[in-house]
Amino acid sequence: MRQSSLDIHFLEERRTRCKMGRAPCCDKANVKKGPWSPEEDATLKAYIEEYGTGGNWIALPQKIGLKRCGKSCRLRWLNYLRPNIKHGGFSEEEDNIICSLYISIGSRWSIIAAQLPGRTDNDIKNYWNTRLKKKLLGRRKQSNTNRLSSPSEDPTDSNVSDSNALSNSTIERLQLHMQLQSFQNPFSFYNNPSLWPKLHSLQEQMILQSLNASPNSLMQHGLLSPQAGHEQQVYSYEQATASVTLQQDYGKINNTKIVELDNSSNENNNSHYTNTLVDSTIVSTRDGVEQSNAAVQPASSFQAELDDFLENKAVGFIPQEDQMAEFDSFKEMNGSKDSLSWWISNFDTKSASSNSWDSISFIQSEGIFQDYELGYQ
DNA sequence: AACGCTTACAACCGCCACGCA
DNA sequence: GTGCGTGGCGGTTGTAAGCGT
Repeated sequence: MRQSSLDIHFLEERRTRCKMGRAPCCDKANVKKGPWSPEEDATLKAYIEEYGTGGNWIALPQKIGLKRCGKSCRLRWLNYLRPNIKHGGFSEEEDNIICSLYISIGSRWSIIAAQLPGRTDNDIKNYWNTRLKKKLLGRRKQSNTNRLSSPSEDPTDSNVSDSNALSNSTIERLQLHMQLQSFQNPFSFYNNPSLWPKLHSLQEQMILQSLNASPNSLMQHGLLSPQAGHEQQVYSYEQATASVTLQQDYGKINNTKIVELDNSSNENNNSHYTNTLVDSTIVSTRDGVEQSNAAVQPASSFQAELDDFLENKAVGFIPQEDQMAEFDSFKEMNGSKDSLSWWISNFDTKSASSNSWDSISFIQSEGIFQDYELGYQ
């Protein structure tokens, strides 16, 4: 016996609702997809400007007679129609901010977007995927080629040793930078071992030796600035070694310890990373509501990942070519010569800090809040 | 001019977190 | 405590425009 199309539709819908776990946000058969017409834009914009979203995006399209999914309306408004949106034409400064934050926090586009007034997460994501990433990958490809074109694979070969030494040096500097950054942003990429490049035990030793040798070695690595007026960049030897201890002692590390360390460093250098972090998190909450536990959430996540690291990933560090190349790419970016300080120096000019979160002197909370308030009336 | 390839970006999809009943 | 509806977000896809041959 044949089922009518109505029955089939009903069964499919029920199947969707029952088996697939949840109902769709809208009736997909009756919503328009694809590019928005100017008329639709005008309708949506006019309504929101006059009445706001009413706190319910799903119901909004029906109210105004748009055959669109509520989510689609929301995206259209946020990414395109709301006031003060900038499209394209990313400046060098914005490039650096995006790169720096991406290195620091990864693909947290909404947070990155919060640091760039007028930019949307979607815009930045697209920009990164289509341009900035390729910029890096292009260099990465080049550095891969350079390495692979090495005349011998014999590890005793001096050419190879030099090449590896350079890579090791690069990773050393990155690791050092990670250690130092960890004071100011305990939840960053640098403090999340599961995200770190896998290191050979010898490389780890080199890093630790380098840190334990003397504070001067840090200056030689360009990670401590002796310049006056750049107090935020100067770390004490105790701080550096304490950081190493923290990173070594994965099993004992906890968030309280990190915060305590940070607070002590704050007393010395006016660098209020905790506030900065909290501010950043608040800024990133688009509903404009302060979430008091927002800074705690990543901490527990961090702890969980740390545990996971201890269980599964702490053994067998193996250097991976593509990871090394990735960091070479960052190194080479901006024409920097064998130095990972390219983004540091860029932000020094603005904030006298090597920390990308701290460098959020460009967080202009007021402007950002205004911006998002417009989007979430 | 036609075709194919690449690029840029708008839009969609699906998962997750949160608030509320 | 639980389930549901919704918003938020990151990843992915679709497609138009640009470009080279």
